[in-house]
Parts: sequence; C-alpha cells; structure tokens
Amino acid sequence: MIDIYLLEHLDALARFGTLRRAAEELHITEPALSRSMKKLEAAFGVPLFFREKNRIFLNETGKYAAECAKKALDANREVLEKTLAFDRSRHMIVIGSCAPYPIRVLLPVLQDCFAGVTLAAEVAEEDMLLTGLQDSRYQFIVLPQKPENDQVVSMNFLDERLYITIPENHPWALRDSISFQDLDGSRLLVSGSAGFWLKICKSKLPNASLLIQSDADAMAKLADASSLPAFNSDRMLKGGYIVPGRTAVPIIDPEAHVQYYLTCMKSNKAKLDRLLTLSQARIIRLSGPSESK
Amino acid sequence: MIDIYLLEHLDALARFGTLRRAAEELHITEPALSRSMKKLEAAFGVPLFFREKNRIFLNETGKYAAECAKKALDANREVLEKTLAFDRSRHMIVIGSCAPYPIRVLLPVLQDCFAGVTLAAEVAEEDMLLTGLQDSRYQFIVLPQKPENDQVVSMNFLDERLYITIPENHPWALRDSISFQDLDGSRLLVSGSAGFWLKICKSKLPNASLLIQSDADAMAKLADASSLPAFNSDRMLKGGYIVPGRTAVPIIDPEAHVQYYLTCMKSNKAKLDRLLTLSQARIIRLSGPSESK
DNA sequence: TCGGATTACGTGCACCGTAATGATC
DNA sequence: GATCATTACGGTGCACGTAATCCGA
Repeated sequence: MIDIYLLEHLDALARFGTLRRAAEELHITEPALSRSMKKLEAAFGVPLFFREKNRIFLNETGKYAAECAKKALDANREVLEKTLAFDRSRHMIVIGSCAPYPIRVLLPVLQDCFAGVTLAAEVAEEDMLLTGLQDSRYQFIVLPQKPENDQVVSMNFLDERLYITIPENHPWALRDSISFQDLDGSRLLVSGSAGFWLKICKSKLPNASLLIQSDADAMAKLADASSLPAFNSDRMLKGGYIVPGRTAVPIIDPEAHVQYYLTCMKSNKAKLDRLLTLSQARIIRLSGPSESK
Repeated sequence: MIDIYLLEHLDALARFGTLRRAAEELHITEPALSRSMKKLEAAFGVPLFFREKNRIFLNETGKYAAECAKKALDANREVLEKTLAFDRSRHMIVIGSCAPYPIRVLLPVLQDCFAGVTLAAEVAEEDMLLTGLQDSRYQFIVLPQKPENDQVVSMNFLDERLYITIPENHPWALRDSISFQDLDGSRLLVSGSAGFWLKICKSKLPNASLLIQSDADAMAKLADASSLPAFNSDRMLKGGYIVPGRTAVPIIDPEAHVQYYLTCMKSNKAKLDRLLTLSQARIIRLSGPSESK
C-alpha cells in the first residue's frame, strides 16, 4: 500500500515534468520531492525514471504508474466528496428550478415527504441545474423540457402558461388572448426571479423594454400603482397572486406554455416516485377546480 | 486528501464491527484505532459513528464512507499491482500452453518478435491458463479450444494430431491408423509434460496402464529399449523427434486431433497480430511440406 | 550564472504502544 | 470478571526544510 503523498508527488512530476516545477506546485522543496521519487522506486522495486546528470524523466513504467496514481488519487478524493454529498443529502434537500412556480408546489410536498430534513430551493439557469444535479448540489431539478442525459430520470409533473395582467380600463382588457407580437415594443413589468421565463420574454420581445423587478414586493406595488402590463401566469393567478383591479389575459404563443419536468439522478428514482405521487394530490387540489371550469 | 492508513482503519472497522476485532486484524492496538476514527470524523467534519458508552457503530454516512474507502483502497492496491505487471510484461513475456508443442513453435518466434525481452513458457491446466492470463501471469496462452470470455481475443494458429509409435516388428506397425479403443488395456508410454494430452489419454483409455515419464530423456531411452507403444504427435515427428526403428501410426479418434488457439487479453491484441503473422511463416515452413505430401 | 538534481543533517510532528480508567454484560 | 471504548503519556520514525554540492547550458 503506497502512501497517498507519494502518489501525489508522482502525479505532480508527471504533470509538470521537472522536480523543480513539481515541487513548486506541491509547495514543498526539491530535495523532499527527490526523496519521494527514490522512495517510490524502492516501493515498486523497479526503475520508474531515466536519470541524467541533472535531469529526471519518467520511463514507460513510470508513466504507467503515474496514470494509475491519478486514478487512485481520484478515488481518494471521491471518498471525501461523495461521503459529504451523501451526508448532506440525508440532512438537506436542495431543489433547483428553471422558474419559481414549481418551487412553490414542491417545497410543501417535500416537507411532508422528508420530515426533519432541511429544505432549500433556488431558481437557476438550465445548464447550471443539470451540472448541479450531477455534482449533488441538487437532489431534484425542474426543467422546461426533458433532458437528454441517460444518468438522470425525468417525469413531467406540471405545466404553466404565461399571462399578462393589465388594468381593467386598459384597451387590451377586453381581449381573451394576446400574443408576444402584440406586446413587443411596449414597456412591461417582469419579475427578476422569473427564471427561464425572462429568457423567453427577452428573445420573443426584442423591442420591448422589460422593467425587471428583482424584489417581489416592489413588483406588486408597481403593478398596483402603474398601468403598465405585467407578466404573470395561470398557476400564480390560481395560487392567489392577484393584483386587484387588474385583468389577466393569456398569451397564446406556444412559447408561453411550458411543460415542466421533475428530474433527478437515476439512483434517486425511488425518492422521485414518492415525491410525484404526493405532489399529484396537491397539484390536483390546486389546479383541478379551474381545469374543470 | 485522506491518508491511506485512515481508510484502511475505517475499512477494517466496517468489516469487523468492533474496534477490538478490527485493531487485532490490523495488528495495531485499540487506542490507535480509536484515535484514527476520531481523526476521520474530524477530517470529514460530519459524524460517521453512533457512539454508546462502550460501543461504536458506523452510521449511514459512515457505512457509505467505508464503501468509498474500499474503492479507494482497491485503486491504491492497483497502482502497485498493475505497474509491476506492466513492467514485467515489458521485460518478460511468459506464455502458458496446454501442451508442449505450441511452445516449441512460439518461443523462437517470440525471440524474433520481442528482442531483448526475457522469455518463459510453461505447460499448465486450461483453467489455470485463463486465470493466469487475467492476472497478467501470462501474456499469451494456448488453449485447445476457443475460450468463452469477452475480455480475451483468440486466434487459431496450429493443429496437432496424436500418434502412437511402435517398433517396426510390432503387429500394429502395418496399420495405417489406430483408435483409442484398440489401445485401451495396453501398457503405453506417455510423456509427463504432455499437458492436456495426458487428460485426454486418461479419459479415453480408462483401462490402459499409462507409464508416465516426466523426464524426456528417460522417455526416449525407454522408447528405444522397450517394445511398448509410445505416444507422439505429427508435429513432434515432423520436428525430428523420431526414435529410429519405430513406426508412427495416427490415432483416428476426433479427440486425437486438436486445434490450438493462441489467446491474449484484448488490450494486447496488437502484439498478438504481430506474433501471428511472424509465426505463420514458421508454421508453414515446418508443416507445409508434409501437408503437400 | 542560472536552472536542475542530489546528498547530508537537524527538527518537529504524528502515529504508535503502554498503562490506566470507565462502562456494560 | 470478561469485553469494549476512551484518555493520558512518552517514544520514535519519518517527512520535511535548510544548506551545500554537483552538473550542464
């Protein structure tokens, strides 16, 4: 069994070529590294280096050993990383979502589902969500489409449609639908925490001036005080996020209707199933009545 | 980066359950192991154990960490094992064969093919050959049939037919073939280094008394001095291993005709190809003339 | 003269064993 | 009185840094 520090030293020499450079990177002195290489050769019992007067190179065996060392070092790192991730996942569940609404649904369900566990949730970009899932930063993520990744498992569990709210005396208030094209060029209120909705708005409304409000309170006050159209969604409206004196008009473009996919690593599929069955009930309770109307 | 000895200690505790037993197995004292577990918890920063007054158990995180530790220890062991195997394979090629003749063909070819490399060869049982190949004990093995193993690659490169040699005045000397059935019940000379041929003889000649000669010289002298039938093969006879005053008669049973397969790990396929093309020439030179007869 | 490897020497720390204590059955 | 874990203490091996030497461009 070869000491881990010797493998680190070997790896450094393999990566930096000279004792001098490698020692510098390792924050040790040259003699220390020189001794380590001697010790390694003694441990292996076979030559690992070509030595010239003031040069040292890995020979074929040495290169091969360095490869193996890299793997062993990775495995060693993983002991700590994976164990910490495992421990965290037992005490804390972090979910990431492309938009705020799925979080509103999931958090209460998670609380029922995993009692005694600390919950956290955040809105993030889609690619950050996927890498975060694989790094165990998130246990569950919500994406606006099914990911193409065979390490994860994904189930659709919600949809959401973008609305615009306007004062009741606004000319659009009588319409029963509206399109991005209608809105483009206007000044519009949009929440900064809208996640991927913001990206959609920016791409579909290149000529609009989007007044992004990162503070939810400020957003509500502005919607109340101004006559500016403001973005909202069917789910949020049904959830009670209604500004009095305003009418909600749906946006008909297909981009304004999204299907969410609850996603986790395959190893976590059991938890996902449990979560989904519990959240079905809640979703039905929340959205059922309106769908039956 | 966690010291390897700590991982070993953790692994031992996971395997033996109590500090006492684990310490015993590790050949260290209980206090030493107790301290190691403390150190591990400090390194991880999260609890790994349930502690009662005079008991200690791995908790879920601890069990998970022990799993990871096992992998890291394996990877560490592999650094030494694989590197030594690699180094040996660069300085020494060991071939294993189920029978002596393929070795006679391969050794000279290997000498041409891998100049400066030490060569060794031995006859061994078929299952020992396969495990030896996977343990890097052998680089190449010769089997009497294609192995069913998807880690290896196998090419047929030789065949051999069993003969019996008898004094010219023996009644069988006039026959142009003979069968195991004819031979069963007789006393027969057979070389101890015949490898798998010996197994075939034993199974096909349950009633014969096989006089096994482990010394090749003794075998030749006995064949010369006695009138006992002696086993031989087409390949050996063509190679000049002829006892004067004896006639060779082929054995017609299908078991007396074998197809050899030269086999190596898939990672070594390039070497095998090189070896095969070089050995083709030699095989043709040795066997070509008789096949054309 | 600088970049690079090695040898010689002294030091501090970390891991170990011994001994003793406490707890449970 | 077994078995098992933990704490306290003293010793030692060993990995490190410093200093010095040697070699080549």
